[in-house]
Amino acid sequence: MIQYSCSMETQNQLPKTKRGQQRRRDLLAAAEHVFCEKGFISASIADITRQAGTAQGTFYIYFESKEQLFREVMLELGRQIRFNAREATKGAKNRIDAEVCGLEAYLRFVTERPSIYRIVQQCSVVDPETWRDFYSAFADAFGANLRDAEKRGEVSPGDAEVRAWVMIALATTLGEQVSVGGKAGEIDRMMREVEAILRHGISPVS
Amino acid sequence: MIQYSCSMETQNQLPKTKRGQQRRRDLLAAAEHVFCEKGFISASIADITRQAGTAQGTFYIYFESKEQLFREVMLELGRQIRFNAREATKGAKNRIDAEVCGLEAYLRFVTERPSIYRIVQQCSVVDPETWRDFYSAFADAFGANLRDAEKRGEVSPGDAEVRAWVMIALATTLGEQVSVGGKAGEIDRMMREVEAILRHGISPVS
DNA sequence: ATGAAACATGACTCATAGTTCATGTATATT
DNA sequence: AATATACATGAACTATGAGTCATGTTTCAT
Repeated sequence: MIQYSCSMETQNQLPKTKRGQQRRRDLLAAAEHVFCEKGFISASIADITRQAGTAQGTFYIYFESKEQLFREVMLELGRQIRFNAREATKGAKNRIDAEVCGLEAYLRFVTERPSIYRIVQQCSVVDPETWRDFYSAFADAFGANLRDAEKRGEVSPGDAEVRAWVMIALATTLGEQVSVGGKAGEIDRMMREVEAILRHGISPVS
Repeated sequence: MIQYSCSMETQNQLPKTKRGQQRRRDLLAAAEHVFCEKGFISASIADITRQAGTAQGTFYIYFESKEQLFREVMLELGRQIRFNAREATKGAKNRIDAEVCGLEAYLRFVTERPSIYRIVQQCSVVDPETWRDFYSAFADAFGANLRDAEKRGEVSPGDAEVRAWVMIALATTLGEQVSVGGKAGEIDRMMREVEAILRHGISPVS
């Protein structure tokens, strides 16, 4: 199962005992599972505590509300996605290679953990602010990387910010296809075409 | 306000009187408004009927449930988007031009009617099946167009299906940015870069 | 005009699920 | 071992909102 770190938001203290810390992690893991299965709307606190093996009241020792719980799950997923991306692009020789293998790593990641996709997807509806922050963080990172790459001549001159959003577009939409759209087997094929588009576009003469 | 046609799903009959048809359209328009403002989850039937200027009971004369109402709103939006796209790409000389000006038209469309974006976005969470159908319809259309274009030599040989999803990725993610991300003023800039990527990619030598 | 069908109403019912709390148990420190 | 603090419990409280229905009004074909 997923290892949850114990970040907190505002009000609730971090648990002080080992047991408390474990319980909190149990609840976060259970929440990820239940939010993915039933969706935020129909996931009840009762479902989550049942999955975590605790009483309902226990929930409120660690979280203010269902919404705060969701935010924490999102923060954790963001951390994991960024970690995964950092690892995957470590050995890349240039920006285009890095983008290609970062995207592929992301697609493989969400294949293994469809809950990532499902929950991020729900975020826009459940908590628009967190969702904006989530994507802005990625857009900023992509943008900075692409600007640097442009200076180094690794990509053609262009609008790094728009390019960043294009990369996010590919990650989210293709990620959706492989994680919940049943296209997990077609990652190779997707990547082949995406790489070609990134390198040369789709103009006829090439 | 938006003109709603009066498609129906299964159980409820179409209204037989002028008044009934108007009421149904009122409710659909009100629903679009309220779903956009408050989101599906927190939009109550009471909110919708209040917005429509009717009693709560009236709702159930025309719709089975909140979910069915949502589906109908979605179907209508799909119709409008397709109509808009068809009109916009009528005069295009080749496929790349058509894709570029279709995308631009879409971005302008969702700028004028952010509710389109917001509601489609909620669909994946509210009603995954409708949402799959919605995007599959677009993917099929994009795919067919791109395959034909390839035969005519208007685009380079490649994987039309993946290309279709790339186009959908651009439309959804950039559509999100302009409609709810406050980037409505940057459509020109986006389109310039997207066109460049579609034509030549981002490789340095060009 | 008139009767029948269609539509409108809003107070009411009922189920769901978020949240609280008084009481009880574990943990950790002395 | 003792005591304080942290944590656990689940029944009970409460709010909300979906859906119903008996009664009234409008529409429309004849």
